[in-house]
Amino acid sequence: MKKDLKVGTSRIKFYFCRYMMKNMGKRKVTLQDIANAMHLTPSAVSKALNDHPRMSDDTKAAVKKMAKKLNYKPNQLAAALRSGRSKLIGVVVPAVDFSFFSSVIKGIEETVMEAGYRVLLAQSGNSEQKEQEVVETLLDARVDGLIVSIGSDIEDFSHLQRVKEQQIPLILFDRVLKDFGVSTVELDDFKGAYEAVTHLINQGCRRIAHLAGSPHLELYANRIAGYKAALSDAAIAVREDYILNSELLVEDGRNCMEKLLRLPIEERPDALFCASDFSAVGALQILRKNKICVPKEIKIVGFSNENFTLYLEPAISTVDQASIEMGHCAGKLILRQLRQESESFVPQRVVLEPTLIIRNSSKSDTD
Amino acid sequence: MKKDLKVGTSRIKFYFCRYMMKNMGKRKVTLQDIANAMHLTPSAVSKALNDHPRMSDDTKAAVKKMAKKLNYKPNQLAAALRSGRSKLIGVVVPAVDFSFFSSVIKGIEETVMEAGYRVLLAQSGNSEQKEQEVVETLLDARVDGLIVSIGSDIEDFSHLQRVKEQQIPLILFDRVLKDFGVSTVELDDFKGAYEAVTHLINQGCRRIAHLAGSPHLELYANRIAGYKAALSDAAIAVREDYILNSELLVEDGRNCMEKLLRLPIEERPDALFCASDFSAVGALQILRKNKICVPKEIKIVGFSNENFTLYLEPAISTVDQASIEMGHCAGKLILRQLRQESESFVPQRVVLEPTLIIRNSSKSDTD
DNA sequence: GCCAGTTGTTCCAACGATTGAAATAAAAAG
DNA sequence: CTTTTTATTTCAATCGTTGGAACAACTGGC
Repeated sequence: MKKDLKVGTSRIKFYFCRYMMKNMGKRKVTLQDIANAMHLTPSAVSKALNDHPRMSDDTKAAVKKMAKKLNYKPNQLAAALRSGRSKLIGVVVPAVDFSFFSSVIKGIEETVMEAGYRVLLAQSGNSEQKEQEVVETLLDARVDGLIVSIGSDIEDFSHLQRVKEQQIPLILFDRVLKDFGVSTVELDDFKGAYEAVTHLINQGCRRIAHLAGSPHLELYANRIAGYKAALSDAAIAVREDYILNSELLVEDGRNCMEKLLRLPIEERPDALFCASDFSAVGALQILRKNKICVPKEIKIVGFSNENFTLYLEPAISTVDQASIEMGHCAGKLILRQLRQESESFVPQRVVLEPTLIIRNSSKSDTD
Repeated sequence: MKKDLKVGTSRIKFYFCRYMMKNMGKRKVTLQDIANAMHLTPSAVSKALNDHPRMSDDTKAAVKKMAKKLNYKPNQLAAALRSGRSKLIGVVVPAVDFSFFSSVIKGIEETVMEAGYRVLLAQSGNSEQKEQEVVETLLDARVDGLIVSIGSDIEDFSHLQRVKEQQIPLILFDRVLKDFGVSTVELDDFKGAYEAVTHLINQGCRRIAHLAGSPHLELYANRIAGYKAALSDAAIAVREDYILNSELLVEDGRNCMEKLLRLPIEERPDALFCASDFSAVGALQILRKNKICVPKEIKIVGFSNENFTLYLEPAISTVDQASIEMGHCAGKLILRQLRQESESFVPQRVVLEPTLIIRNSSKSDTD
């Protein structure tokens, strides 16, 4: 601020020109360039830009002004290398083109972006080997944290164990691991199922079948439990032959429905609670084929609030999974964990509330 | 190889131990560690691992073995900083939770992953400011290349201009810029529309309306052109009042259909070509409400092959946009551009073939 | 046996930022 | 007019890799 003044503007111009020349090529402005232009050292410039407490406010302002003037962009790679913080968050999902996952990713991206973090994306394709692989890749990229939805077929969690051991913040969502000691974001599947089934009971249904997912996945087990609890609470006996397990694809829905229609007519269900909207569509197709009216003869509630449920005839009632919010939560959790020091870390468990969306497929007084 | 030998194994042990100790904490293995363990220099190790031609095969093998033994993972950040190649590809889309975009992203991820690149994701939310912002952010992260689908409301392309000036490989997909001098991946929208409309004509339709998108977006202009060409080629006059422009949302489809139904009965269209599946759904809803049978009275073809078109009653014919393939192409294009030197660069233009998917909504002999 | 050409390896200087310690200048105290 | 304190800035090391120059040790031609 002092000796520099007399050297005057000619010097500044010189450096400024040099910058301009070089930049024509492609070269990026560095701390050094700013330092030269102001007769400071790079470290001073760095400290000024990072609001170091022991830097004078005058210099800070001047440096910031010059940085803007030269259109300086810090090289995140260099900063990452030196500081050990890459400002990258790895996100691993089975497939990005599933509407649920893409919504969660949207939520994550929105949240972490705000805090200056970026999302490094990877797909596991539900394969154990691929999931291990992509987690490794993301670790190699030195992500600061990892948000993972475990693939449904995966039994070996050693890769996640490694992440934990390396003390890299890890958040699991959707499909989580119990007692794994990391923060998780889940949906209250029990409640979602309970409310859906209770709604069907309130509509007068008594013979409610359940197109269920694989019960060894906790998420589906919880939906089954919610289904059973709702029936029990209404003093309706649970019939095991009303619970049909499958992969919950459209085709599975068709198969299950056909199976149910083979029951004696007086035992035929008067309602269906499907653990996925896809299976609900399948069931609906079969009912249509058999000229069985939905909701008059059989009512249907699905799960996930896929966009198409709204467009079907009748529109299908479903349980919304708050997917974007799940992304926001996962993002917030990892940001919090990145902020705090590791020793004070206590794993959080966030359970989101599902929302029952009632549409024509389950209304008793439909027009 | 020489002076170190006399110092002997104690040194190796010392370094090995030091590594072990530190690693307990969290520290990563570096080139230096391998070098120490083998009495080589870090650069020799680096060259061995990168298969430098002047390195002996023996050393390469030995180094690689040791690297595996110590579980060495190169620090990509350091490599990126030094080499100027971050191995990151930035992908910008309006929103990741649109099925089209998420499919393209899936394709991109699959392709670039193979070549050791990773995807840095960002959403523009169709806002000009946000798009400028995220492109900046990705550049700050020093991505090696950028794949962008321009948001639909965006008129100012200075941010993309800047990317070009910085000589960073740029690929545009879906919504592209004409004569911008970068490689693009597009769908042959003209052909898609032409085939869809020709199909309707072949089904015996003569009064075909078009729910069109905003004609100042090239993509929609092409669909309109394809529609008109198909009619002309079949010697059917183009009626401008059969072309209804809108945002193509479900609601727009409803409004447009209602408008069409207000036409005198003898002028009422016998078919609908919709530039989006969403507007097709809206139209279908109105037709259902008015007890007009699809496909008997009015046939419908949509566009995009959204998953729900298959589940509706009747299933809606549509034009598939080859979205995953589009991702693959975009990925391949950027990889090629990253490989070749910039001076030999000639922008490519890939035009993908759409596929007409015929379902019940447009069949004349439906059962 | 001398010069040229390979081959395998080491040396050294980046890449662009960050960070704690040390130095310097200015201000306050004695 | 020293001496101590405080405010500001510089110094120098570091993060882990990379790649060109340098160098030593061989090979072979003449």
